[in-house]
Amino acid sequence: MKELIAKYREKGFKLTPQRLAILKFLNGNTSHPTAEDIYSNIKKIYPTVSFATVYNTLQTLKDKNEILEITIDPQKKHYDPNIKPHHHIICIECNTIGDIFEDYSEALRLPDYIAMEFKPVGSHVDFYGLCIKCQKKERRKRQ
Amino acid sequence: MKELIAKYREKGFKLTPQRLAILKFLNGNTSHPTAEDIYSNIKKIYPTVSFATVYNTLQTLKDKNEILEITIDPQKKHYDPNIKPHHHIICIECNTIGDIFEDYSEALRLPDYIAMEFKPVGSHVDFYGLCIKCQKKERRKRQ
DNA sequence: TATTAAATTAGAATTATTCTAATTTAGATA
DNA sequence: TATCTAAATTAGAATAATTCTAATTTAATA
Ligand SMILES: [Mn+2]
Ligand SMILES: [Mn+2]
Ligand SMILES: [Zn+2]
Ligand SMILES: [Zn+2]
Repeated sequence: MKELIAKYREKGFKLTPQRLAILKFLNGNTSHPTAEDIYSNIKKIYPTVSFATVYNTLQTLKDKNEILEITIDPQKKHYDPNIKPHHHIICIECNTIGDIFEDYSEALRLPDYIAMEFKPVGSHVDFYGLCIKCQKKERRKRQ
Repeated sequence: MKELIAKYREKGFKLTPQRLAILKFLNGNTSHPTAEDIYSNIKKIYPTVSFATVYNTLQTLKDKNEILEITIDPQKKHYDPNIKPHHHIICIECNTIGDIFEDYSEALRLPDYIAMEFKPVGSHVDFYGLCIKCQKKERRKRQ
C-alpha cells in the first residue's frame, strides 16, 4: 500500500481516494476486470464514485503504461495491471480470461511480404477454450 | 455471381436482394469491413436497407460458419469472409487490418498448467503495427 | 493558508449493437 | 400460375459501453 502510493506519486499522479481505491483494486489483480467490475467494486467504498472517474483513471493508466487494455472479449474491454508481455485464453462460454505466460515472439515471425504494408510493433495471442466450470456444465447438460 | 447464388441456396439461405448485395460485397473482400461499412455500401443500391438486416445477415453467416468476426479493433467488430485460419495485423493509427497467412499452430503450444483451467479450442494472433500510409504521415510530422 | 491545475461528478451524448413488432417476400406447394 | 407461410425486412426504439460536458471539489504546491 505504502509502495503503491510512493510509486504513483513518483509518476506524477494526483492521488485522490477514488484513484487509490482503483489502484488498490487493480494491484496484483489477475481477474482482467471490466470498467463495470472496477466501478461496482469501488462503489462499495465510495458510493458516489462515477463511471467517468473509472474511465478517466483507466485512460491515465493506459497513457502512462501502467495497465493494458485487452480486446479478446467482443462484448467489452478488460483491463490488466500486469504489463509484462503475456497472452490470454478466454472461455467461449462465460468470457473468463486466463493468463498465458509463454514467450512466442521467436516463432511469431511475420512473412516478408508484410513489410511492404506494415511496420510491426508487437503481437498478442488470443487463445479460445472452455474453462473448467463451463466444461462441467457441458457434461451435465449432455447427460 | 451464379456460383454465389448456388452456394447459398444450397445452404438453405433465403436469397433476398439485400442479402445478395451483402454476399456480393463480402465475396472475396479482404478489407475486413465493419457493419457500418457494409451498411453504407449496400445503401447505395438499396437505399431503404436497415442496419437490422446487415446485423441479422452477419449473424446468420456467423452461425453457418461463412464469415469470421474479428475483435482486434477495440472500437468495433470487423467481418472477414475468408474463413481459412489466418491472423491479422492492425494499424495502431488508422485501424486498417491486414491478413497474415502463416501457420503458427505448431509453435503456439499452451503450457501444461493451463490444462487445469481451460480446454483449448483455437487461437489467433493479433499483430500490431503501422501501415505504410501512417508511416508516411509520421515522417511528414517529424520534419 | 491560499492558489490552482487536475480530478471528480451527475448526467447528457454518442456509438455500436440488439430488440420489437408490423410488413413484405422468397420459395415451396397446389 | 396463384396461394401460402416461414423467414426476412424494416423503422425505430431499446440497450449497453463508452465518452463528453461543464460545474464543483480537492491534492499538492508555494
Ligand atoms: Mn493478463
Ligand atoms: Mn482476414
Ligand atoms: Zn467458462
Ligand atoms: Zn494506418
